[in-house]
Amino acid sequence: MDGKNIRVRFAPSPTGYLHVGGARTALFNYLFAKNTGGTFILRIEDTDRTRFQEDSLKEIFESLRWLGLDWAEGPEKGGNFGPYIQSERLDLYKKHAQILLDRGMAYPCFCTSERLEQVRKEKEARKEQHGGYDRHCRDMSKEEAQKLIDAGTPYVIRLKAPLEGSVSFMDGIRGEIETPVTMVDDTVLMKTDGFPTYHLASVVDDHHMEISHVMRGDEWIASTPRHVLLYQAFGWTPPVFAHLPVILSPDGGKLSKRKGAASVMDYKKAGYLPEALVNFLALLGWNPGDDREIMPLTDIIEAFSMNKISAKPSVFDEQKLEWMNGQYMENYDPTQLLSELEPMWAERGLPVNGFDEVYKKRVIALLQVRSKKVTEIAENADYFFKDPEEFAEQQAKKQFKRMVLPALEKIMERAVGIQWSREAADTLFHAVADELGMSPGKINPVVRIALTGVGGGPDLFDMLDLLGVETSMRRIKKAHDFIDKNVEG
RNA sequence: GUCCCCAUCGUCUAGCCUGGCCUAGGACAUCGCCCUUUCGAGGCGACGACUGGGGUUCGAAUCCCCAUGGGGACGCCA
Repeated sequence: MDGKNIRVRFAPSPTGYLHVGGARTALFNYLFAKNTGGTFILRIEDTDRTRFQEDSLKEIFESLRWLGLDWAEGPEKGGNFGPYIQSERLDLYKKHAQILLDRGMAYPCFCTSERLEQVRKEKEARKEQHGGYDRHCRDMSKEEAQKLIDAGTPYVIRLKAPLEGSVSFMDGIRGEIETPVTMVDDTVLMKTDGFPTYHLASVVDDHHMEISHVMRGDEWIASTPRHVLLYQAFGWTPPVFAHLPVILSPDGGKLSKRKGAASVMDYKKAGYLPEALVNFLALLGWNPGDDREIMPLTDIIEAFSMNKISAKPSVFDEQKLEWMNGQYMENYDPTQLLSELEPMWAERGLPVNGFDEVYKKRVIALLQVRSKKVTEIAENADYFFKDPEEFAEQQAKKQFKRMVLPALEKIMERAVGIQWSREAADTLFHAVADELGMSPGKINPVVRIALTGVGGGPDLFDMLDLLGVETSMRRIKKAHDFIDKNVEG
């Protein structure tokens, strides 16, 4: 495809946080743009003043940027097709509503919401085929309408939809979709408050911003015919549409906040890496055509194509996300992890300020390979910053035996004054075990518990090395005394 | 209710367009075993699916129809 002309947009409305479904839509648009050498545009659809939320914009920008989906045109960026916030484009919509009015393809409607509600109820009671407006004001004379307008009667502007025939459009994922026009009622274009509806605004903007492909959630499929009708009324060529299937929660319903963390920023807080989330989201409803799963963004971009997008809704499997995150954790840059971890450690009340950056990064290096989430590093690093206060009961019961006491004593004796290192510790421990005729399997687990208070964790000698001889021996002494005091024969 | 969309292991999916290479491949999860004197990672293996019924065809997961199931839409919300 000719990249020069490919222009796609992600068009969220600022009514709350960015959830993973929206993020996936943004991602697919981004991938398509990058793959074709096109332009990824961000546009804010804030035409509903009642649902607008002040913090929402900030949150959306932050989420997108955290994911690495920066836009080439849009708010805070500018571009030749701005402004990119719909509430700043009201004149454009008004002008276009007027064009349709002048052409007799739209008309003012004075029906109150109460009457509309009434009509809806009656239709429902009669089990009529399809809901929608009964076109009450459609044939009102121009004079009569003008009189009402002059009298200050509130009104909306509706599209005069054709009464027979059918509309069809090309869906990039599903193929052609055809709808009988009887399913399309006279859509409201301009609301009483002077703001456009989504339908008018998105069509006008997509046209003026020269959007070539509209990739959006598939809840829009049913409204697309009315969009096509609008393009026809204006005499414009519609873009290619591609409706992305929804993301479902594990129990089948639509993914929502109640069913786990649905917002992008919640995933950040939960310890996920943006690269992993992006990789995971890319594979929800799309695949590269081969068996690759762990794919850096550049590879995803390169492999991306619209016709590999599935039309089937998919379930958001957090377990798989976790696995994938673990894959990214293993090789992640410790410096970056550190900046995430600092506040988390501080929150746990750990005296991290007493340790230098090199030390902290070594802690991270030891833990990142065995953690699936950033938060796991935060939770399992306590003993690198302070002595364990107690010993895990089960492990202690199993390993703390009086027979290891001499070994611990010998280790402490010999450790004095030696040049400490991982190898030195290793040598020392084996020598002691040898001399006493004991298996290291009896001694090492005890030292592990002494050092960390728990049963699992990094390699024992790596920890001995990092912790240093002084701290290590202090902890061994503590465990030694504990055993001496509490363990019988 | 009406209209639209969708349908392969529990989950994400390959295969479907252009029928035969499919005794249906991979991944997550689960369960074994190996490795590692810990945990995790890793290796090996097991379990596990073409929603059902009719066609078309020498042959169907693949094409057609119907049924069923799931999802969406039917707002002066997007």
